[in-house]
Amino acid sequence: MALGKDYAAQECSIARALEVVGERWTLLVVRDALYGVRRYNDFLVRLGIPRAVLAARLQTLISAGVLEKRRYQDSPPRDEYLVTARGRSLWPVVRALGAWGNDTFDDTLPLRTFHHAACGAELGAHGECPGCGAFVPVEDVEMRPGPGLDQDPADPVSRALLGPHRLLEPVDAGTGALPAPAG
Amino acid sequence: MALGKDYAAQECSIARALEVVGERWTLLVVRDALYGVRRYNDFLVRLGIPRAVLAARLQTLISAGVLEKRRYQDSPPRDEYLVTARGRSLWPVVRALGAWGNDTFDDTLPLRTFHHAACGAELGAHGECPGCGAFVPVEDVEMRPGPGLDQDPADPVSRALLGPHRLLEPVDAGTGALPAPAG
DNA sequence: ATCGTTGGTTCGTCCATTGAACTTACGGCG
DNA sequence: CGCCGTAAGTTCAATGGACGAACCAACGAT
Repeated sequence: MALGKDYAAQECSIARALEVVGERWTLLVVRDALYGVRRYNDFLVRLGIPRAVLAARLQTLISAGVLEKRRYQDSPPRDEYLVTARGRSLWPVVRALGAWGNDTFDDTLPLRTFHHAACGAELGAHGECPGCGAFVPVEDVEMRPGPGLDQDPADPVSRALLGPHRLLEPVDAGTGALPAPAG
Repeated sequence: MALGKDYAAQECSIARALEVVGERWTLLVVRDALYGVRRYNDFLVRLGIPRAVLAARLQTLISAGVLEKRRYQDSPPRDEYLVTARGRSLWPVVRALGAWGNDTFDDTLPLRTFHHAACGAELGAHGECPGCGAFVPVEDVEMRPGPGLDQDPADPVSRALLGPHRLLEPVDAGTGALPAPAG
């Protein structure tokens, strides 16, 4: 991002964090990565982001150690982007931001809810499990569609995210169909 | 911010939150507001932000209900910017981002620490008080300088923030001197 | 040989940020 | 009274980044 020219934003860990994740689109890329999106094209269609910008953001996130590029197929060569431990530790940020957005624009129904996968309880206001009281790490979170969510999104990736989904588990956008196709 | 052209970033509370606080500088303005900065010029010198951008961001934050403009003097007319309840509820976001930045760039000493004002205990990894276990709201947080902090910053606002400081309490930048001047 | 898919790069246009200069409203000083 | 200083902006030229369309490359399928 570079505030001022390069790093004029004094000594502050918030400013340094924003140098990495404060650019346009970056936190949405991280959000989708935490949701389980892993492929270039899947990010592309779900975000509607310009290709050049996506490539630049992925590169920045890799340099920052938030994502990791891994070859999952040799012929043709295909890579996927995985969330590192450092990226997973951005979950509190993403979750807090989403919670604030949900509280702030409360004119609409909740779009998604997050639950402790172990017990199914919906997470509290600060990301903790109401049962055990402890903060739930991203790998133990299950995302469920809320009443306000569009039931028929245009892109296959969003369609694959319509059902309940364990975070970080890869999203299967291969089938454009619903999990249990009726037709 | 307007992703895409206006609001192409589908239905997602994170995207909507970023429409408000995702623009360059905005979260740093919110951070300083939570720290107790209230005046246009104080934001200006502490952030090193262009005047036009600061004016635009303050306006955006007021429109979003995060800040509130209040006249504190009539002659000459002077206004200050106060954090609303909605702005205070951004504390989890700001705190989580700072915590991530601190963990990520751990090559340096911590710059500031946050404590539960009631008991003095340093906040846990998720903003909770280790004693009572509950999340500490921003009005009950005390900020203390850490070992990595520059002891002689250039601008008077940062100087006023050198000592322990209850969040949201107004920063007195009127005196450029230290709390207990030796000279 | 051609088409489609995936994962990019390049390029022209346009908008936002930047930093400097200018403006307004007032208080204080001599 | 004229001049200076401060707080809070607005205006403006130059620049940099985002946008979107087009192009490129490697490969599988037909």
